[in-house]
Amino acid sequence: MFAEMAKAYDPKAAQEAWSTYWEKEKLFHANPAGLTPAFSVVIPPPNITGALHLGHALNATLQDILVRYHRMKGENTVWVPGTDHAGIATQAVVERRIREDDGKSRRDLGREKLLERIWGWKDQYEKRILGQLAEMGTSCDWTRTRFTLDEGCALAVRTTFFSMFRDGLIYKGKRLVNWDTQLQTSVADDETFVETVKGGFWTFKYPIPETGEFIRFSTTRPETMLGDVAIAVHPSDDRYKHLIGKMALVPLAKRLIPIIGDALLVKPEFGTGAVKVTPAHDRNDWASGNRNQLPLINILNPDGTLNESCGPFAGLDRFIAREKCVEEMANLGFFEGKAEREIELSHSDRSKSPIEPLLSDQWFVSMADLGEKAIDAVRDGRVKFTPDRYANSYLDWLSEKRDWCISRQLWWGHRIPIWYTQATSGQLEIAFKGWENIHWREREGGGLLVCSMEDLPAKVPGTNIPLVQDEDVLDTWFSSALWPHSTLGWPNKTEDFERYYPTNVLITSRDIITLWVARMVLTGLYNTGVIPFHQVYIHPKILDGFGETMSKSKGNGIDPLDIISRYGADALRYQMAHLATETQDARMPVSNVCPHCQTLIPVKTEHMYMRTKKITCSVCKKPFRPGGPWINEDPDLITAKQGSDRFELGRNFANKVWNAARFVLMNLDSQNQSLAPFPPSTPEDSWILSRLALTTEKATESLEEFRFSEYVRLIYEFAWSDFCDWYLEMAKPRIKDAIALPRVQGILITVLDGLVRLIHPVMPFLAESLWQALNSALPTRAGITGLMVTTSVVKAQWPSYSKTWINLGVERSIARIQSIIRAVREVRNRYQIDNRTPLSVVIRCGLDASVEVTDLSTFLTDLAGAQMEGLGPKVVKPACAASIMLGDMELFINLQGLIDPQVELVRTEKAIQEKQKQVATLQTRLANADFVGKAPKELVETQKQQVVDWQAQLISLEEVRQSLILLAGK
RNA sequence: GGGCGCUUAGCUCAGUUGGCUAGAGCACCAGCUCGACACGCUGGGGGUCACAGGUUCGAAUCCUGUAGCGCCCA
Repeated sequence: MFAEMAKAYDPKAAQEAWSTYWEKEKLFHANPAGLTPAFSVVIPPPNITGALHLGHALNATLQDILVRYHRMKGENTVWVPGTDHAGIATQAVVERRIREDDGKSRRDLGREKLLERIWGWKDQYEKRILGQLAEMGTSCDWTRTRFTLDEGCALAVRTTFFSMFRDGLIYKGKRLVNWDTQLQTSVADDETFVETVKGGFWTFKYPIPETGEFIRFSTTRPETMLGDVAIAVHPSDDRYKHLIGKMALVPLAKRLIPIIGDALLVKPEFGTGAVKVTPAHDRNDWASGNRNQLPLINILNPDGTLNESCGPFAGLDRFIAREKCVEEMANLGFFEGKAEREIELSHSDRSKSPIEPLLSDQWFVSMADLGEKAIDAVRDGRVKFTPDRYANSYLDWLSEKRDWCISRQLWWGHRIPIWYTQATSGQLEIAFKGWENIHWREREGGGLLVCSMEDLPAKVPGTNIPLVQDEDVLDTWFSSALWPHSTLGWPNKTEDFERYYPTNVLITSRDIITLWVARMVLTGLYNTGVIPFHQVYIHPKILDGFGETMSKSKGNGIDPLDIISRYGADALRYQMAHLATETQDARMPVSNVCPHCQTLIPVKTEHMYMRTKKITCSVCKKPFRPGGPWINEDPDLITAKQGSDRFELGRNFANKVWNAARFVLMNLDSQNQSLAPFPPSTPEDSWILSRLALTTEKATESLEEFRFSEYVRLIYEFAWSDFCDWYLEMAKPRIKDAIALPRVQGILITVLDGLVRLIHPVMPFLAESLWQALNSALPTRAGITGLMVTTSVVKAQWPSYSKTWINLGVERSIARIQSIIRAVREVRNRYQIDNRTPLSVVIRCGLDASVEVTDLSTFLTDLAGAQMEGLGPKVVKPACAASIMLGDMELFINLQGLIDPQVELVRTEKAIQEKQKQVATLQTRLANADFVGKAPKELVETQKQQVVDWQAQLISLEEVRQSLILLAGK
């Protein structure tokens, strides 16, 4: 026998029991020696800046569904987990922490100490993130856990950098970068955000000594006048045409600069029609500078103060210098006025401070050739996107072939393996004789650049000439781009790499297409000659109820662990899969959970960004503080956790399946039945097996095509409607019948066994609970189900059933009886007729239909409490009856003495009107020669038949009406 | 400015090559403690499928335009 199952599913108990069990049994551990085809996935590594949120929960759930599904198919499956060091983000967080706690900057601390602190942070958050993943039930192979800064990744990074440098793909150049003056590093475009701020729009004039004229222009950043190298006008602008080629004076710098014509930079209708050009500090000006061969004047220090080229302004912060410049220009009589203005200003995502475009030395990867190969991989179908429209983003981005800036002025990351030296090539030849992996080339401006696989000594061996390593580190993406091959062991030819590379699918969200996907393909092809994955599945982003992205700082972010503790991991996963449709975004309205009574209070916009300090619970009337980026706990006011009632769907479903299983197991006796389910002995048995087989087929298809939402909808529908609502109810009388019982048991076991398998990828804890219950109740059920029985559902075989199980005829019959039962129930409800009051029913229908229904009339009694008194073309309609049209059937429910005929009369007349309208519509259509001529034959035929049927029904309805009139008249 | 999406019931979403009398869950209303399940059962109400044109025998579905929303890239 088996242990009694609790009345409700307890997710917490299941999670505790089975995570330990899976871990102990090493069920997620992959062995490359296995012979079956491989299925491998690498996690897009979450960054260690913070804990995981719902977006990660979605990402992880979908991967786990696929991984568990493929493992069940018997494939040699591995899912490699890990985390990303997220250079700038992590360093920024830790630096801020140090500033707040100790009032120290990173320079006060020094490189070594800061890195120590960051490693501490990494340990803490890596643990937390991996813990969150495990709590969600993800079946990662934890023995293969990686980190983008670990030794293996370091080797992959060094190898890649070295060969790219040797191949001439990596170069050093001067570029305008987004400079974060606070963190003193460049940040990538995607690490910035644009915010509209109040600013000024100052208008000045520069004198033109040669002609005595002035030229007027406006700017939002007056201090950049110190770096002006030209004034540009539109070449066809009549106001200024004659000035092109003349020189203007920059009064603050006492410098003469040319007036140039540049049709691309200048919009004549905008402002004064003249533009100052500062190529070292503005992107558009930079482009103009290149076009017109203008010099570059850098006016900024890395900390945002003005540099020595600014004369009296040197050393001033740029914002103070801005005022001083305006003042000085006013004193000189060249200031014309200031307008207040909203300015779209780029900010650093990391420090939230305004970005300065700054000229600096950076390392780049040349994209021309690498990009082309990555484009080809998608064009020729080696890498496939789902949904396919996302291939556009990928192709568009890559086709720009913008060189990839890979250096970051940070300490947290892979140090650039480049050494500078003044030694000559000949000296190096001698010093490094016999070294294989070292390569150097001349540096612009003198000396050599040396790249080496091994770290180099401080001095060129045998000489006193220094070798100085570059201070900078590589962009985080440089290491994450290698992730699909570096985690599998590359550059070493490991068993894992040979077996599992390329991976099968990368699952990620669309904002990562350019950052990760493109670069993974690019480096994968460069390093291994092979694409890193065959498929890319892009899932939606989760937004809150107002369509805003969730984040802690807004106060609308949901922690997956909160959901797990309230609804269970299975429910979380179910809901995640449920909203993974093809759409771009999925909305998830967020609520604050009252800390006193656990009521969900919907978040309103005014609650976000800490705008509301206190909410009163509408149920318990106690106050609390809404969730948000609060710095400290409030001793008087508990801060709410956040959640959403959407997760009830999954929780309820889990409980439903649990109870169905409980019912099935309650009705298994101790003797092991071995009756094969096929061929079934009753129509309802045939039907449920047909539903099972069809559902399995469709669910399998859905998973193969990444339609996660469809997969969970299918099993929901099958389990809840088909199995629970109908089959179990139909089976109950036979369960009480000792003779019929064994056959029913065979079916129940077969269906439950199949359902548990189907549910396992999305709800693994529930599935394992039921699997174990089934195993202890019925360890030898393989004889019944025909599917192998394993110790854990994790290793269970994915189901598939014989085509012969699919029986569309019986599905049609059951659908008929279902509609009859529903109709009777509706009439009962409408007239409030007690369930105990028996009803009698007469059905007028064709012979075909009557054959389909005739054996099923017992269900009418069992499930609707009605007797089938007559069935067929020539039945006698009762005098006082409710009549219901069900497709090609007419149902008469005898209501003699149960209802007021007047009420039913009114309803019948309404039904007649409706039916007349429908008949009219069809008749019009059939009268249309085009329709009859052009529409498919079968369609025309069925509609013709429909009209005939409906007209017959109208006659019946009229009869019903007449008899009701008689009755009502009494 | 260029590109990609979205707009279907009060809310969140399905609706796969046009055939729909447009579905689900939640919420709402009415009735059920009948031996799996109140995290439940039974039934009900609720939609001009954003708007305007077009193609078609037939449009939620295809085309064009308009409005609103969102994302990506400049």
